[in-house]
Amino acid sequence: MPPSEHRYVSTAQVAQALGVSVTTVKRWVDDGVLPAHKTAGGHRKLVMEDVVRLVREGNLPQADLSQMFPGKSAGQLDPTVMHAQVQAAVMAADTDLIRTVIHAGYRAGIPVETLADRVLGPVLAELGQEWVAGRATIMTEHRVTQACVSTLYEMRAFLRVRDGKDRPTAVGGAPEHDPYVLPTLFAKLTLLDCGWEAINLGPHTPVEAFETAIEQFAPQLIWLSVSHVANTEQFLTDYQRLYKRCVERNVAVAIGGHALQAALRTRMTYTMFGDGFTQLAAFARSLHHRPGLPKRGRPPGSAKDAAEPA
Amino acid sequence: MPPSEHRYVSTAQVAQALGVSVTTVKRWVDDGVLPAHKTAGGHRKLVMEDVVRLVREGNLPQADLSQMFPGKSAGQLDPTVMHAQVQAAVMAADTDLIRTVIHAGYRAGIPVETLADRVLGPVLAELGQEWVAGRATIMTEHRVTQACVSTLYEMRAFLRVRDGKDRPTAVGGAPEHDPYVLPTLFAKLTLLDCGWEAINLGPHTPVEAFETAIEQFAPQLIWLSVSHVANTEQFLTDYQRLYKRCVERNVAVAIGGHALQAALRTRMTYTMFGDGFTQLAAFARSLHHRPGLPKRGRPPGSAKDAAEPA
DNA sequence: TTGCAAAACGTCCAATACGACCACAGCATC
DNA sequence: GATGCTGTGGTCGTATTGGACGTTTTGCAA
Repeated sequence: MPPSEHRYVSTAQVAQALGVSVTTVKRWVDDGVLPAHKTAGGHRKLVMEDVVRLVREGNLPQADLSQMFPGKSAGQLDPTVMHAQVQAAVMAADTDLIRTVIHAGYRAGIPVETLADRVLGPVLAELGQEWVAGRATIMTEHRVTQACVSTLYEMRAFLRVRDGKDRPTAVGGAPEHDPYVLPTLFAKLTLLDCGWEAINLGPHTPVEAFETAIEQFAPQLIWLSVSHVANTEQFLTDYQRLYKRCVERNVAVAIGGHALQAALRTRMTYTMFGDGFTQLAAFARSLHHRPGLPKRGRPPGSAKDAAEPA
Repeated sequence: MPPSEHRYVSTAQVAQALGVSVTTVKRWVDDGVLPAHKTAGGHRKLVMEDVVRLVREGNLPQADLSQMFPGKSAGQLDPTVMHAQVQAAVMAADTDLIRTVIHAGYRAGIPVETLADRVLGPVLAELGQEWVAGRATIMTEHRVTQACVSTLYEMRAFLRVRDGKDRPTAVGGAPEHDPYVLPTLFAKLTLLDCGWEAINLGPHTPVEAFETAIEQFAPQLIWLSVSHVANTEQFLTDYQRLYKRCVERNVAVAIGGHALQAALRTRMTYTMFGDGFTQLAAFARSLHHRPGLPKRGRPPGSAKDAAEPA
């Protein structure tokens, strides 16, 4: 939600959302696992973003963060259901609903790449088909795209603050003459969600910019999201030049995008090609496996009875 | 600002800023946790500085301290100073610092149009010159642009909250073949800040999309941000078609952008042209003078304060 | 000046968050 | 296999919180 609304949540809410007991939440706060403020009377005030971050980073038991967001919708949190919801929102031109559904899914711990590949991607593709069939307008397409961009940038705000120690760096963008903002933004968020430092150079980025970035940031990974190729030969020439530079610097190259048809791919060399962001995420994780949080104590089904106050 | 003049805030403001209830703030004041003066009638007047200091010293919650800086006085934040700060941040390629400075300015009450015209606009223009002069890279330009876009979308999240009823509607974007995201995004934020409902169709928007939007949303205003014109004659033809439609529907047309040179403007008809977003804001306000905040009851601190410590 | 409605006040009380304590489940070590 | 350690979850008495309510203050507008 907007930063000023219902910013704080109580320990009980967090406990229910995280599937742990209130006692544990309190201890985590006192131990510094969860950051929190305290009122003058000693009540803990937790910030939603911190909780979301903890849930998404370390996999906590049965996290259902939708309970902390009493807003509308928040129905089932399955990519298929979400796809239908977003689809309906698009058809009704309800940009706010798009945002609500996507954020709900994100908070519920659905990976960014899943949101991209199974929810927003298909919806946008179908919107394009509707336009071709005359059942949707360019205006709707533009408006929905703007709503998506806005939603994703809001999610980026959530992803920002994680501690950045020894995080691998990735640089990416869309090639020159490719104006599409959304795919490369999704790539950035996917990598952020994987624990990377991701520098997005945006659409219409010439090779020189990539080269400068390689020199300056020494990334482990370059991503290139290709949604539109104006001149095939020029694109290939530019790409091979970039690839050569990446090989020299020992930088992995991940490419993707609808414009990379098989015929085009056969003429390219690359470290990895992905039909979607799920593959990108898997590849990124293979390059840099983030250590998880070890869990001890009493995870499995424990004493649940004796809690019947009637 | 005069050093003796304290800024008083009400319990409600403090409550919102601290993320606690008004009742709690009252109790804290009575218990001495928060210092406050009292009016002759018993209303508490808290000094902003004290609240901020205590919040920082202790670990009191701080939902949104900017609530206490309603922007009456810009404080030490001056657009000129901010320009220098952002300029330095750009040269250091510190995208986080850009974001911090812009947000600080926004929260200090500097209007969005001022941020656009006097801070970010000049910085980006100078960055372009630096690039021409070979002292900056395309990569930097792309990266800074992405940082600005991201920052603006974050500000949009803040601006969304003011949900007024009967807000006038505006629709806008950049014309076909114009790929620039930033100017039309600034226009949207400016209008939001003026109390409008602003629908941004984004860059590269064909005339048909504008026409559809006019039919569907019946806006009072259309904005067109023109940063790049591929084909002058085609642009003029498209524009005149759009303008004609707007006249039919009694929609005001505001145009702007660096690509609209005088020679081009003379061949166009429009309701308003602006060299910057300040003009757009003034024009928007002239079209729809926001009722503002009548505040008949009790505006915070002003006039005679019978602040006599009991 | 007077009227007025928004905003702040004081008070009460249910809801709930706190700390402290103990019992118990895994894991590691002996 | 016995033992200790760490972390979790439940309970209980106490304290804080925040919403509701009717009353009072306050500054703008008539």
